[in-house]
Amino acid sequence: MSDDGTTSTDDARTSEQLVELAKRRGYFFQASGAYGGVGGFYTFGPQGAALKGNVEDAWRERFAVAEGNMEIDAPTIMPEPVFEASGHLDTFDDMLVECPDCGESHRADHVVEDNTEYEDAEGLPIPEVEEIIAEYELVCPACGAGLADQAVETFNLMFATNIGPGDAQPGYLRPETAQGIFVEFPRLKEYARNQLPFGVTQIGRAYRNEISPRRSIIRTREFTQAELELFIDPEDDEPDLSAVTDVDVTLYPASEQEAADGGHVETTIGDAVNDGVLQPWIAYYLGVAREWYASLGVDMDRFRYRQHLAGERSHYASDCWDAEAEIDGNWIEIAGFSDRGAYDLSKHDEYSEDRFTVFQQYDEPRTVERAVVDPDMSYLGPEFGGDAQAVVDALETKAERDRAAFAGESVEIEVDGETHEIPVAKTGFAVEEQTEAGEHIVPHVIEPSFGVDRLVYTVCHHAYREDEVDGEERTYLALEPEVAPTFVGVFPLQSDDELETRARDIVDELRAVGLSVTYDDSGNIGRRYRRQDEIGTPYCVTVDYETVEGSDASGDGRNGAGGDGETLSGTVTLRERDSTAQKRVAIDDLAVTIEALRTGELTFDELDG
RNA sequence: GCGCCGGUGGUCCAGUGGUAGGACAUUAGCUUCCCAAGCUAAUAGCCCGGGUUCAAUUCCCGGCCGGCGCACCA
Repeated sequence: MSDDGTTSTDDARTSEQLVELAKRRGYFFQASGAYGGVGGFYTFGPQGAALKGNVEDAWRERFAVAEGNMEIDAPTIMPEPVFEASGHLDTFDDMLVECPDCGESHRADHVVEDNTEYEDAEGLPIPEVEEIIAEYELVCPACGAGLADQAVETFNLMFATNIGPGDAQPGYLRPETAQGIFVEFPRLKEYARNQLPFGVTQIGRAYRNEISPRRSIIRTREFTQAELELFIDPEDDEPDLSAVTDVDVTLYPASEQEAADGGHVETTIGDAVNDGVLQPWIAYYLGVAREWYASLGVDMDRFRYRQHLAGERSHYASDCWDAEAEIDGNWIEIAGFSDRGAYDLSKHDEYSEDRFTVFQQYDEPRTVERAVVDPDMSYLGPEFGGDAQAVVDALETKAERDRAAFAGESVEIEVDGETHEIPVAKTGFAVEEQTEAGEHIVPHVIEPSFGVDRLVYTVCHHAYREDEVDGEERTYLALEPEVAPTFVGVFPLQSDDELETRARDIVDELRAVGLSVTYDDSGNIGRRYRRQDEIGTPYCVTVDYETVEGSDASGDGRNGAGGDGETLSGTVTLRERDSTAQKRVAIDDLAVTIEALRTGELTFDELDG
């Protein structure tokens, strides 16, 4: 393990085995296979759907319920204006230019920015970019061939669709669940009774028309996000870090990434905040998330938080840390913790008809002097016609900024580049004392955003084990009980009506208390254990002849046991997946015992028997 | 989107210009019974479209899909 090659080879092998296992056992597989399959779309099979559901439940429990946040479920399709406002339409259209010689595609705007004085080529229209490339005789960054006369094409990473018949109302599949929350902010703030801070969560699908989907379910075109948008008052709200201050974290800050000899920093949330490495709100969620990830079985030796470099941040983020898990020797992003600032709400406030602000009352009402105008419209209307409203706006602005201008007989304002003189008497100018109870502020947004599919993959990958039991190779998934798709398997030791009946009774009893149970009487007992090992079922119950001994004849085998303290009548074996150890448990205690194992109140080692 | 490699039962693979075989898995029966045992049987496959050919799963072209590398990942 001393050289990296060995490690990554082992890891890559694990991935191959895992993908094969996932297909064979029903975790996940490529969708629409009957029609040749389509890139970047996966179906979660019976095991995978259950596992994913368990992960989502665990997330909901921790990030919605335990934090007192509210969950919503918004549409996956939203109309075009939403994405004009969010900035996704602009930043989603990548300009690509293909080299005629070597065939490589490059971002046309990057080629322009790197080789000319243009700094924001992304905002230029395509024909202009093509002209610039021709004019500057720009060449392919890879091979040096001329790019003049090559068509610049846009590649849109959002899935477009039409809402209703025709193409009058274009819509898009959301590229992140977040927009569904931001767009509904004006109503959501009412549900929060206009009190900051408050958080809104959503678990749902998002869509990105990736150029190149890769690595199984790591990079797909349709995926599930679990996002929390926390709305805060940037002036006043501070997180309570007491619960996370001692949480150990491995950090990889931007400064370390840029340093020649930079590396991971082992610290605690509290220290990182004190050292100024982390800002408090992001720190809080990094702490919460680390413990949560650990509880789901993510290997903390293959887990870190990496800060985005300035150049890789999204258009909306002022700071971002990713949670990364090591898979195949590579670090993959499994969550992003962004400070989105006021970006999204400001944009929607500007682009929509609604108000995306929260009214914050002052502790004490404030009295302020304010210069206002109350223009005489019977004068301005006839004088300026259709421009009258613009004149009013200009007067209001002038009064706010330069009340001295109203000191004389007339005031000068500028509308559309033209200067006008307005008699002050017609403006209704006055300085008034106004009482203000508070102000409208645009909340800032802290966003922990989790990739559910990638987490499912990570949990499986980090749980993948191979060992030997009695000289036989064994593959198993050491999944945490909380996420395991099936919690217990129940088997009759061998084909026998009495054993099978008893086993089926036990299945019913365990299902009745809400456990996920599977029954299997096919093949010998060892084979059945291996089947459950492979899908990560934590426990198996086996009914044998000792279980049913005496229960038929006496009819009360469970009650007195006839004074024979050694009898195993009425007991079953309970086998633990990871150790393959077995203990005998009374059927009467079985449901309670297994339930306690599931919740973690009891460990297998603590069991008698 | 480009390059390299690949695509054969559920899974993993072998093979062939005359439509295929193994292993594992699955199902049933017998047997055994607490860790992938044995026997018998059954189910099940050549990615799609064109071309060449009497005949294509095989050769050629294109497409689709996958892995890896490049680019991309807002």
